[in-house]
Amino acid sequence: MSSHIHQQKTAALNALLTSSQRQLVRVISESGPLSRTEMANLLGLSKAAMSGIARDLIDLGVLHETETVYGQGRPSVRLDLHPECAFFVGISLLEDPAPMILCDLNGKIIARQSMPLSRDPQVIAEAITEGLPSLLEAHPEATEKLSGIGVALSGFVDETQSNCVQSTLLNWQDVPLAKIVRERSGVETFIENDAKAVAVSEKLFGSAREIQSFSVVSLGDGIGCAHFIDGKLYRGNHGGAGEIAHCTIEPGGSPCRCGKRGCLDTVSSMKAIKEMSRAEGLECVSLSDIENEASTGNAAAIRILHRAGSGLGLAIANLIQINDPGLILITHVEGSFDGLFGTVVNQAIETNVLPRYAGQTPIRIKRVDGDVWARGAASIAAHNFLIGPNTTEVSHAHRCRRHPYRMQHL
Amino acid sequence: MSSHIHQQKTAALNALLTSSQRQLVRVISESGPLSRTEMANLLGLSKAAMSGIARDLIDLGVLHETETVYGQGRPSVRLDLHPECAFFVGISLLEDPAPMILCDLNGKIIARQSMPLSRDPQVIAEAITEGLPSLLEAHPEATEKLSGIGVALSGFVDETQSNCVQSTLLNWQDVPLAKIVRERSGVETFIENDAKAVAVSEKLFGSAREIQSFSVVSLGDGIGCAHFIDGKLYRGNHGGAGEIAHCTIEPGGSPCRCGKRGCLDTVSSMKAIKEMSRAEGLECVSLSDIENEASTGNAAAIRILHRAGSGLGLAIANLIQINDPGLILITHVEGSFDGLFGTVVNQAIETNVLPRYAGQTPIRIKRVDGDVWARGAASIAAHNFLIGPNTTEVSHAHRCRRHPYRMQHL
DNA sequence: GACACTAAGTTCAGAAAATGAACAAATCAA
DNA sequence: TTGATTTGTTCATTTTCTGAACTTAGTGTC
Repeated sequence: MSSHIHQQKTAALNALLTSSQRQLVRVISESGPLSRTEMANLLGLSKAAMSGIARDLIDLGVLHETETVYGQGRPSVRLDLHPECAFFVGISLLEDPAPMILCDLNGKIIARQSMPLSRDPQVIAEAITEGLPSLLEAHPEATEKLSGIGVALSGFVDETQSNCVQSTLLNWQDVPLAKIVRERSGVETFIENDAKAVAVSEKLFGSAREIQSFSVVSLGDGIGCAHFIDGKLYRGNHGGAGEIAHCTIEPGGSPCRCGKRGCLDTVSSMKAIKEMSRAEGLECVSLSDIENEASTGNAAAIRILHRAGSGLGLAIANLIQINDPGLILITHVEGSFDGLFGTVVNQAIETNVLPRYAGQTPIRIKRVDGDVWARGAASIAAHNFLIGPNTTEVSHAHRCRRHPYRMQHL
Repeated sequence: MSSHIHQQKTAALNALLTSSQRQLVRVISESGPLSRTEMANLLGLSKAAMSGIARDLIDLGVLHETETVYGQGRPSVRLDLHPECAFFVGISLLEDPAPMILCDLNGKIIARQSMPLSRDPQVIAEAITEGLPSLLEAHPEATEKLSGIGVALSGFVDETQSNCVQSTLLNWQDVPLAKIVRERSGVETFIENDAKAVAVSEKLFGSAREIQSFSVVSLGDGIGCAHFIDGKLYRGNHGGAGEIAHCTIEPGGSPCRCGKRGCLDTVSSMKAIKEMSRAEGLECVSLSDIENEASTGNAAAIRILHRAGSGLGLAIANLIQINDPGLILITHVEGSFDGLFGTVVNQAIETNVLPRYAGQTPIRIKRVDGDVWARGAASIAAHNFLIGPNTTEVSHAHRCRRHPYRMQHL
């Protein structure tokens, strides 16, 4: 009973645990640290049953005790996932060279390197496999407990998080990347759309752990968005939930590369802002350049930032009206949100949201570094390790009902 | 084991069943009829366990066998909820007089009457209680198995489906209507926003039973909308999910009663269409009046329908982009969708959705009669009877863990 | 600081529920 | 008719959960 999970070949937690143990892992990963009593109530089990389940998971190295919460009576001890229970590799195919990171179950980055980007899935699989030894080199524990690889890319991914249905950037159509990488590297692999990966990492590793429903809007060259609803990533019926970049914001506006006109992407993405600046004869390498121009009173710069900010604000306001999320998390790589752009975005949200709700939906701005996508990718691997393949409700349980860990270990 | 549920005082199914039985009821109500083997896989149980659970639920009168599906091997028999397992009363507070219906678990309306509308919750509770005997009069079975009352209203309802947080129409603020009706009538009562109630009835009774993620847009005097996501009603963080009527569609447009400008409600609701018509000197009692004018070439009528249709189409397109639902169900009481208005709506959806997705999201139009709201209300009661109070995941289970039916009946 | 008080978490015998394996039943296909 | 195939049942055995009593670790009070 005290043997460690990773004494046997790496496999999803899923396959090693009993149904109750799995449920518990899911609840903790959705709700954050909980005391045994809270868990028992949440799962509808007796304290007695919970006691045993928690003990087994602690012995397995999956959970550990964290803070003690004092109240009336005996203090309760919160249990959380053990950060070093498993390690994951995440790769972002959004940049060249492609960042490749190693992190633990808390999302803490332990090692970092990069690999050349390619459009050939075989070459990618090769590069990942080649890169693994040096990434893992100084970390024997991580090597032993490596539990998955995640890949983030720009494009559509199917609900199994295995196949890229379509990617304009990579020029892909129905590429079973996860399978290819899995077979080449021998490590369980999952892929996901960039924005969705970021949302999962915010839920699993980040600042949204305790929030059940929220949306992440990620600003980069393009605009990505993804929703968590009732504790789960909502991918949409065709994996297209969150494609806010192609909401029509300026009906009849500029043509977009998607074939429509007036998409948010043509108005508020960094790419659009840079292009509009260039068209106005303004030097604009990053957002701060044009923010600076605007602050010195340049009318064109002000106009551009106003237009971009109102567009994004309107889109976010629509999102709030439609989904009433508990939080909007705006992540941005470039520049800052303290300037005109951020101000206009906030104003536009306020003026386009039902007055009753204005200010009711927290908007959190988060500046992120170049590791977001890779970390997001790793979080996809982590999620699959913890919860198992994306499923509706309980429907996955049958796949691995056999062999709860007791039978294998004792 | 063969005693019937309703031999004892009516209570949520919830409280009488074991955890597995409850899970099964939930899965069936979310996914429609299933064979025992399918259920076993879905719940992660053995066929052996499933066999017993199904037998018990059939004996209890909760499930019954429906079609037989022939394939290779022994045919499978689908089990579904027994329509006469329980009966519900639904009341719509959207019209005066307020419709009041009695229906079974299939949503079949068994009796129908109406009661005077009031803004005083006590008076409403009184009217409902007074109305019950005559509604139930000719239906002894329904009387015996009456399992809940549902009330639909225009406004915001909290997540317990008990309190009306705010209703402009009724001029309410924090009214615990469910409690008041429950105490007066002695019957378990739940309330819900009109659009959300319609969505639940479509999922439970209607054409969306097998669809896990969809949105309902209901066109009436106002415009309502509600989402089902992964098999569950998504109410939003403040119960405001689906408030599409106050999405800004025409930035800087006409002022809306909500305080903003250019809301969808000021452009595409029947109320707005009628007002715009009147402003143009057109007679417009119902949508067909102005559709007729348009078909004879009246420019003003065409302009109005175009504006209204584009607005609604754009809003729905935004909804599709943001949530990628598996179905958009548009319900309308008045007129038809075959005229100019419907055509423009469809066109606007097509032109504002990512071309990749155009035509991928089925749009279903459904003309509904005056019973929609009351039926929707009844479905809220039914849902609470089947699944128990609105909860996230498993978290409700602890409330009624004791006394599985075996102990009470044998 | 001794005392009750409270609530968290543990232990263990007994009860309930799920399993696996063998089997019965209902169809198709040849 | 026979075999293949898959659904659904039965039952002895195993696993899991429960209830009740108990231990533990604090708070608050005098």
